[in-house]
Amino acid sequence: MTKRPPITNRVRDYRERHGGLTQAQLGEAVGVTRHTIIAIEQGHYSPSLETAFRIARLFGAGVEDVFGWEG
Amino acid sequence: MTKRPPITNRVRDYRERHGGLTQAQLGEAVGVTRHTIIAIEQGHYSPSLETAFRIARLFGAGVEDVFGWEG
DNA sequence: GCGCGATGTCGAAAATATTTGACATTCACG
DNA sequence: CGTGAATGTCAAATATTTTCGACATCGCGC
Repeated sequence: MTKRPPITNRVRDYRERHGGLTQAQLGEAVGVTRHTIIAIEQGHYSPSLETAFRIARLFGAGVEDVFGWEG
Repeated sequence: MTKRPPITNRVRDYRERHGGLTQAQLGEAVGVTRHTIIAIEQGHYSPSLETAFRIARLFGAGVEDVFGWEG
């Protein structure tokens, strides 16, 4: 996982569709810092499954609604 | 994520339902070692989203079919 | 223009996931 | 009984994720 992982994400979309939730607010709501949210949105690395679940559930969505696989 | 993460998994079930795939074979098929498979099956830590996707897709399943959330 | 909130970037530290190798256990089979 | 395959465990090294702090930029209202 040195390079960009084959994972897509729509957390920015979900964020905006959720009352314009801020990166910092989303981070705090799921227990990570805003840096982590930024890195995930930009695909710098693949988050842990736990972080992915927390983000998806906060939006009332499934993991595969928020994150996609380009395999 | 120091302790057991709130994540459940059915990889042992899927392994057995897939022709008795071995931990070592599953690991090799998805690009991790058998130790990683053991740790995941026993819930010692939460895998990366990338590893979770690889395992699920190998079984032709979705991430949330193989991994569950106890939140 | 000035200030402010949101976003982004950089580098380095801390925490966690993954690898490796050596060894123990269990169980089926000869 | 002995051998081998599958599973587990342990400790240590490496890789990756996450945190932290400082600073830059952008857009917007005053």
